[in-house]
Amino acid sequence: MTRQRALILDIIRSDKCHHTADEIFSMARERMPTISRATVYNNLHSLEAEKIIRRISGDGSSDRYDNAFIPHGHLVCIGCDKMTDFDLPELDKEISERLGEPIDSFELKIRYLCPEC
Amino acid sequence: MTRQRALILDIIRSDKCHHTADEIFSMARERMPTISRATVYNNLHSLEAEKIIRRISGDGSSDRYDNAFIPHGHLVCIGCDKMTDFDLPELDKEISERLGEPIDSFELKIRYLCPEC
DNA sequence: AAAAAAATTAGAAAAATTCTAAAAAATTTT
DNA sequence: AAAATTTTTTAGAATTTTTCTAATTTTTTT
Repeated sequence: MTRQRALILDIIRSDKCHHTADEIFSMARERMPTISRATVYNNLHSLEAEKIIRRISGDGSSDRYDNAFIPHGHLVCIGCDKMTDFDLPELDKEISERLGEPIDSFELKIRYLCPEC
Repeated sequence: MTRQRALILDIIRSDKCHHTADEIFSMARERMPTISRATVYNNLHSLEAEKIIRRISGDGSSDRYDNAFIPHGHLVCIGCDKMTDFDLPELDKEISERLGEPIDSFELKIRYLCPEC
């Protein structure tokens, strides 16, 4: 756990919205001006591999990163593109029952029109 | 519906596995040597917007495109990376019940260890 | 058949990600 | 604690992926 790695993790954890690698790089730069882009990518990859964070694919645009505590899905509004978390207790169990195999993880993205739109 | 568009759609429909934009471009080139990369991207975007095909995000690597008939999820093996379709009848209804709003579409990717691995 | 609109082309440009080799930091061994 | 080893970081180049642009071609409408 290097200072850079801790910083990257803190950025992801201390914000409820989910940022792209490049956004995380910019935010990290503000707090540690010498941090390199490669370091951000390296750490995002290793943190993802260790399941400390998870990657949410960004329909077309860049992927985003999210704290990986509780299994949950993401709601994306087709009007304003805003992404919010959506709790899904038990869905992992349901899936693995339907599949007949244990699962490692899942990613669910739901596109809908949010109440404001 | 231009010849290029028909070709792109045929490539996506006539293969059970899901290809990236660049793979689709290469396959299209074999059958129509003058087709341009931009045309492939343009058509993938418009076909997606019209919900004729859908985009499956490719965990880190490029997104892939899939025929958009029946709502289904994707199983990705964490051992061999192979992606297979997974039928999910009624899941769209279940989600919209839990959410209390109608949904437009969903994308579910399940990571697991496939029987061969 | 002419005019207008839409789609395609080729390649440049931009954006996103990975790679590389040297330097720095952290860890282990002595 | 110093030396040696391993790991991580850095900066920037290189690569990969996607988008943009302006000219041309094709299609559709009048």
